Amino acid sequence: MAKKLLLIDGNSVAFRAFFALHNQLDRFVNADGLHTNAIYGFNTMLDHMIKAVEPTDMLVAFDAGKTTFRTAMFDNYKGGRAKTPSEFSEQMPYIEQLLDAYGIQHYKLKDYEADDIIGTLAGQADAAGYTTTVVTGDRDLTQLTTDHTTVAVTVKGVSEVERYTPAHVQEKLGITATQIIDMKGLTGDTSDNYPGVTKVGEKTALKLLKQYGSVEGVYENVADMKQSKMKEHLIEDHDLAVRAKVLATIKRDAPITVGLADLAYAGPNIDQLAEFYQTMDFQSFLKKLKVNNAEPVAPIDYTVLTKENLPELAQFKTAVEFYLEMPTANYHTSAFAGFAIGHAGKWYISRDVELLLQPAVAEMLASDTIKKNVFDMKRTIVGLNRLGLSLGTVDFDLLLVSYLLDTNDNSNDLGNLAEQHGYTELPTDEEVYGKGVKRAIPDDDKLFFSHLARKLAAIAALHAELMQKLDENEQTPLYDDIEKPMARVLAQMEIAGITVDSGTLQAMGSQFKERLSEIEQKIYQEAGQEFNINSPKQLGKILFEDMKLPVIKKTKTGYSTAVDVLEKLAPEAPIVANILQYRQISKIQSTYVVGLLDAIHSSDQKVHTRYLQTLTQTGRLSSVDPNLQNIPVRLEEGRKIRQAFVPSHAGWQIFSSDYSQIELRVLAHITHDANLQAAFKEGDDIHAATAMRIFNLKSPEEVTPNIRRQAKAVNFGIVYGISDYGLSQNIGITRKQAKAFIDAYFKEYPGVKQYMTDIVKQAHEQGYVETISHRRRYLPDIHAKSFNQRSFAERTAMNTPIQGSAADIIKIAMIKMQAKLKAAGLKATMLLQVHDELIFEAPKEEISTLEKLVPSVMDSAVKLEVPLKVESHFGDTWYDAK
DNA sequence: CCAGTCACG
DNA sequence: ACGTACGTGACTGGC
Repeated sequence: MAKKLLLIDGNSVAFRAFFALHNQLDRFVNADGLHTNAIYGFNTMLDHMIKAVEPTDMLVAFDAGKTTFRTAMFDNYKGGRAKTPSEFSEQMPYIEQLLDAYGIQHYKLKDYEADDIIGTLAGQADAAGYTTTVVTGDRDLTQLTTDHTTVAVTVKGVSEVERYTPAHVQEKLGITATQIIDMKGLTGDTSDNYPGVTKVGEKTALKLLKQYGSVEGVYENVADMKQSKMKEHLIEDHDLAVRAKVLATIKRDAPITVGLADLAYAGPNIDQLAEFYQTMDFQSFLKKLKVNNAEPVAPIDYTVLTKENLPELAQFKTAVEFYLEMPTANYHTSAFAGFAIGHAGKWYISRDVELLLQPAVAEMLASDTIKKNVFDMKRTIVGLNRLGLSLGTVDFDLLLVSYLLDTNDNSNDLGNLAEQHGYTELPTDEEVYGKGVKRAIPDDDKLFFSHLARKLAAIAALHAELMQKLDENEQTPLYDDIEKPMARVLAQMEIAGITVDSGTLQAMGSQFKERLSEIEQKIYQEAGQEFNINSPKQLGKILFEDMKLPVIKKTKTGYSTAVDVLEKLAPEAPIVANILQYRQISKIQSTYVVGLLDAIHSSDQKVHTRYLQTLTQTGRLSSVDPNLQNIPVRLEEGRKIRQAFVPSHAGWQIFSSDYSQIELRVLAHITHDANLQAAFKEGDDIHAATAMRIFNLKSPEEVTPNIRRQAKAVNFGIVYGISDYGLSQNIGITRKQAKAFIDAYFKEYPGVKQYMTDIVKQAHEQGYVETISHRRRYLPDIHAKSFNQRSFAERTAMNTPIQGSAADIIKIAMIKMQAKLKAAGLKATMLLQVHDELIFEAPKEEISTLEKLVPSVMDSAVKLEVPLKVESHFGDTWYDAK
């Protein structure tokens, strides 16, 4: 049998695992007080790689200690590194225990690093005809890539890896694997603390290597290079480059005392592993171990509900768990598969949803004194509504609470979510119902009913614990006063739906169809051949190979044909303008004409979107099936789609109100910046005000449209967590100019600058950031070693409180709005939310009332240090409400 | 099922 | 030196 070898860089992967689960450091502690996050993450990676590779042989290599032959030759090698956290070091011996239980060889060698052990064994394995996979968190090991050795570098967390093959290295860097060593030779390595040639970074190094092949090649030719700073640096730093290359080179001949023959992997010792998991308190791994050994979760008792035993439900007086099973995601149309009601370990189950209509059940559901504990109350409300039923007071919604505790736990599967909270007695829907085309509700009553009973049991088991966590996080008001009422408001909006006139869409569709075929013909003519314009691959070939247009940008897979690229090319060839036109219309046609027509319910001529309340990382909503939050508006062509959105009654109109500059107002509020606040209090045009400040203009007349546009981009940039490069790309200026703009901005708005510094610091110390309503977002990457990942987390830290607080504000406004409409006895109905905008339909007579009421509710939703401003519009269609 | 593209705030 | 704007969803082509 073909030999498949899996080599793992133990220290590096463990370290990755440690930081991947760093924000949950407190959760991963066993009964002995030992931190276990790195052990847990390491195990996850191990399972994942064993499954992916199916190795016949395995070894995990560890570093032996601080001193190696590399420190002997350069005593500052890996110097200046932050001290290894003790929470991490204490876990290492247990990772070795884990490997023993798994029956996996592990090895360390004095004076050598794990890399060298791996390099040596991988070399031997290549020679012996093995297929080898190396797993590491360290990109340096990609130099080991060969035709038979793949290097898998962990990218995010521990179970996602990027696989380096010779082709991938070539594609990504444009050099061979062994040239990676030369690259390090030229650039040095800051994380290992050795320098290369001054001012030579990856870009320069790649250029040099493509021309001269290696460090030696570079120096053979250095004399002939034309005079430049780089040449001087190269000559100056020759010794450094030579040393860096040696330091970067992984040994292929380390004096190891294990050989390929010692590495056979035969699978874990189940008993030993179970005992280890027990000590570590790894419930989910224990469960998996049992599942893999065909031992199912513990059987569960339940009662099949019938008309006869219905009276027994009366024993539940104060609270019930309730679950309504709808097998497909879209609960507006899904079938009903069954339901479950219960309390304190007594579970009543039925497939027959008609039973819910029995007064005993219907009243219990509608009751406000018998509190309901559920998973996804919005889904439940909409489902019950289709049966003519209502859902009274909800106490605990496992989905909502999990989302508030950690926005990353946004799985829509109860089993999955329960497991994330350490509850392992509930399989996932996928495990019970299957996936893809095979997904189906089981015919077997026992299987299906047990699953529903277990769902209730999971809700019950997690109730108290999660509510307490919510409280500890000071998030109870966020849950009680915002998210729970929000779910009801959203349910009502989804149920109401918005009427879409299919005639209007169809008429637009046939027009677009004609125009598309005209443009298509022109494009074929200009290209001299027919091809699929919608295929970026084919289009790229036509433009950049056949027509030889200049390549502006590349993607991972080929030439980029994105708008910004095509716009630059437009002057070069008339075909480009036609392609842009084609793209624009074909987008409108496929997504908004055809897509929207497909989404209209034939029963009422309406579209009923679903708002996902537990998805975004910031607290915003998202909208699916169809997405009504991205209906075109910027270009007139697409904006016309809005003419198809009409009121559901004759004599009604569409009314819309939106917050003006809500994110910048939130910024002014949370930064307390006096200058920014003054601008809003004066009612200034904020972009013009920013322009006057950062460009040092004396009078408003000096603010030209172009200057205002640039200032607007700066304002946006600030909200997004600014970088000079991002700003320069956005408005087409040099990075230097962009930096000058940003510096000027921070000088004029010192409060904003202070906030940006403070919030990043806070994210570092706490591991998360918060909105004005204590909505929380964890940012594990804030500790990442990679500049890229860390920078991203820092920008997120700056942006999330702003975007998230704006989301909080409009949610509060929506809840108040709904109540006001009801209290005032208005027929007006709230239909849509588009992040900073609310859309209603209302009888014409109510419009003048709404013009006062809606803005007053919205601008008083919360009290900020600056006023909130709201603008309203109305008309016969959504298009006309402008 | 992923990548590219493009629609929105 | 690093390589970027923040948050989403739908459609298409191509593996």
